[in-house]
Amino acid sequence: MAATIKDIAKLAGVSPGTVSRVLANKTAFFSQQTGEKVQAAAAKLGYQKNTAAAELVTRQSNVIAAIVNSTKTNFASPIIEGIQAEAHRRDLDVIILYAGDGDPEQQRRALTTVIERPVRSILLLSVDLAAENLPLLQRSRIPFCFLSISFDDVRVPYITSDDWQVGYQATRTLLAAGHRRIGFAGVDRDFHTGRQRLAGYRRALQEAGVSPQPEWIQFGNYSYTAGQAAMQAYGAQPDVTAIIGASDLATVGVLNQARSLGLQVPADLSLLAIDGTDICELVRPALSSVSQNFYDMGVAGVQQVSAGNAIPQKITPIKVVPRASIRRLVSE
Amino acid sequence: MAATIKDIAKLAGVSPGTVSRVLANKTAFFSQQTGEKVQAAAAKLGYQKNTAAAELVTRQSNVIAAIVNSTKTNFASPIIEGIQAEAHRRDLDVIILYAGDGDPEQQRRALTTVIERPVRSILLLSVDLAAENLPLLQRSRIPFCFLSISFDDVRVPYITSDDWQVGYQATRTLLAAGHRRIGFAGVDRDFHTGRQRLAGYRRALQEAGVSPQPEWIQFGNYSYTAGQAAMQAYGAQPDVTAIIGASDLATVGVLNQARSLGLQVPADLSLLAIDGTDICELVRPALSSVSQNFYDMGVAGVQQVSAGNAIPQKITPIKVVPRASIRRLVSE
DNA sequence: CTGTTAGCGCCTTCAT
DNA sequence: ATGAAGGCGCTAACAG
Repeated sequence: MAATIKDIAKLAGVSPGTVSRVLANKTAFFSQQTGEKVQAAAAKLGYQKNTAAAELVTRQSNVIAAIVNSTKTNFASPIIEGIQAEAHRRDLDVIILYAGDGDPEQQRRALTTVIERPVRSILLLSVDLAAENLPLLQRSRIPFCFLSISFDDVRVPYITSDDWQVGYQATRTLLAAGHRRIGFAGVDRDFHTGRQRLAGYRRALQEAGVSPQPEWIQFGNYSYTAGQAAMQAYGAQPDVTAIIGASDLATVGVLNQARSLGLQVPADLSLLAIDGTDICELVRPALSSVSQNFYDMGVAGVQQVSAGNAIPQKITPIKVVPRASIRRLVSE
Repeated sequence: MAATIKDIAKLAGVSPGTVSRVLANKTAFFSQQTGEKVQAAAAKLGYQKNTAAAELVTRQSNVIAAIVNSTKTNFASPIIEGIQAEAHRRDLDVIILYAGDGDPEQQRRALTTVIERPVRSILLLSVDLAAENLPLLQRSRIPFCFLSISFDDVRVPYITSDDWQVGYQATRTLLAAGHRRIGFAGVDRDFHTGRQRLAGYRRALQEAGVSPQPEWIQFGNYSYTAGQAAMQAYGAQPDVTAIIGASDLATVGVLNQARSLGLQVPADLSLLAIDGTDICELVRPALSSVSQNFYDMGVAGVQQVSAGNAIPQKITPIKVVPRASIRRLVSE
């Protein structure tokens, strides 16, 4: 049985209340002498505070919970780093839960384990919450914010990149390099993110006077295999000269599949990845990318849930970083 | 203010004790009628149980905490998946904490936030705990187990691959392909893992009658940059014909650096990665590997901390999976 | 089957 | 500056 403040009170010959005060370091609410006595007793007993009990009475907690969509989304790392950094700056602890990969039941489970405990706030990293689970979150009255995902519903707070701009800037980048027949691979068909990116893509093409062919867009779920499948669909004589990959992983998928098809990147085909995580630098040729600022999303997320006021949505900036996967076309 | 069992007791016209019973689903300890009344009241109030309070009185918890070393170790994912799977099988919840990258202060912080709360057990994923922090863990009386790391100290429980075998099998694999001058890149110099792998490596060479040159071993911290640095040290006319990379990432580092040096893999240089995570399939040529079974480590980890008895150390099997980074040498 | 009682470990007035 | 007392939300006997 672990030692409690009562034990140390007895040992130090003071009351539990006093022990509580010195351990909580309510400075100048106790004499130096008692302070030392108590500390000594605590040390001797190997005392470990039961924070759960303390939180029960104070009705507040220092932990912020991050719920992560899937164990596979590689950009979760920089977001979490941002969260940690900002959390520690505010003297908050962070715990992370995995919510599976779109499975509503797993989501519910992660949510309840968090809601049933005293957590100060909840950050959801690119989890597209099943509709049935949203009320759970809202009813809990715990401040929350979605990260790296956006919704049509304006009433739920989120922080992410401007997906329209992502699609637009990506396309402009390729256009600027002289490409006109530009594909988009592995992007989702049904969610806000995919729709926005495609809207930006279409707009950029339209402004350049090119009308995109339906086959230029290969839908998918942002995964490596989605990228492979997309490239398989484009075929060995693709109608496009450049492809935007919906994620880094998807882009690597098209890269490898292109190679299998006997295509050289960027000689025969140019590639531009969306996300800009470490993966872009791992493969050869290194992937040019429209990079999101995931770290800042994490930072902003903590700020958002800490600020009482509701800034419902916020955008973090993107930037395009050139690497080696785009070939400059002189003419058609 | 969230609703409590008292509120719902009042609303349902029963006592708090009864409410507790039906909500805890102590079947057959209440009539169906009261059950329904209580459930209805709970639903109307949007009741959320305060598990922390419950844990306070029952003195036990259903959450197991996983502390992971760094946000960058890519093999953490499969381990965590294994943990989740086995935990859910046992109806346990899991929370994850990041302990930074070897920073004792961050480790301490992660440890205390976990120890100060009611967690059932603690799993530490490849965290090499600062000596000063081990007592913290031990004093807490919470069952714990290290995963994917090993120690000289026999008294701390861990589950990992047999590192000696990792080094030995890796070397044998290259030997079997006809290589004799074999390097080892990015491996640590000071810890149990590195020493064991190198011992296995040396033994295999010795059995084949080759005496390793000191420059064949390039120490490092398993990172991508460690791999790059190692390859830089081997140079454009390396004395070795094959290199074992201490991790997948390190191996990609040597791969890319080799390319920069004008070397073709596997034509000019063969590569064998240790770990066998997804990364091996991402790059070209795909990396042959000595693969560890990270998923099973996670599973075994929760089994270990759940079993009361202390099976101090356990080994998970490895296997070598051939891909495309090794060239078969006919003769020297 | 259900109400009552007594805490779990801690913090916080309120006195002293 | 310190002790005593009450209670956070919940569960676990113990009566009835």
